[in-house]
Amino acid sequence: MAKCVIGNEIRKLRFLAGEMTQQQLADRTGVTRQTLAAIENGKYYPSLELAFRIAHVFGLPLTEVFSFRLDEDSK
Amino acid sequence: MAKCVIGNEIRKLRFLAGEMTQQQLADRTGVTRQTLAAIENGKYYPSLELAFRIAHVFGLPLTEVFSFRLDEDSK
DNA sequence: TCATCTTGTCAAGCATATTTTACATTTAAT
DNA sequence: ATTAAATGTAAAATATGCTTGACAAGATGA
Repeated sequence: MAKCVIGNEIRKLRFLAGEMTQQQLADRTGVTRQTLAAIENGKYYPSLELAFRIAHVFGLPLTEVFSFRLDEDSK
Repeated sequence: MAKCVIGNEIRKLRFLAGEMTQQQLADRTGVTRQTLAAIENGKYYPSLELAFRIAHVFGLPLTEVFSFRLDEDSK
């Protein structure tokens, strides 16, 4: 199965949203600061539910916060 | 934290896609038939990655396959 | 200097997604 | 009447998401 990569614009969107801190975003999405940091830094992917919540905070559709692309170079 | 509900159009989309079976969709998304059945029937939510893969098979953006709404009636 | 805020990160544990195996029911075809 | 395909479902095991608690480092301001 082809692997895939999911990118996110969280760091950019936080700063576009008036320097919102990780802590503030964490509070508004109902997770911990550590969870958000890990997701921002690509340690793991959020659940679908959390991804929707994050997008909702920014007032954007999920697909404008998280991007999907097939990783053709791996098998 | 307000709970939320995530709905999906998988069952509808499978049949719109020429009666695609759960098995075929499972094969094309790299998961088992049981995982797909569970997601279709709302037993649990897919991972973000799997949600993207499913949408990709149907050639639709994720947000047209999965819908998010806050569940205002729970606390 | 000292205190505070923000972020990075780690380890241990809990929660949830997914797999595997298996069995049952329904529908359609032979 | 039987076979096969599609689906529902369930238990046990593994993988991953998320929490909690903690410590460190850089930036900022008193």
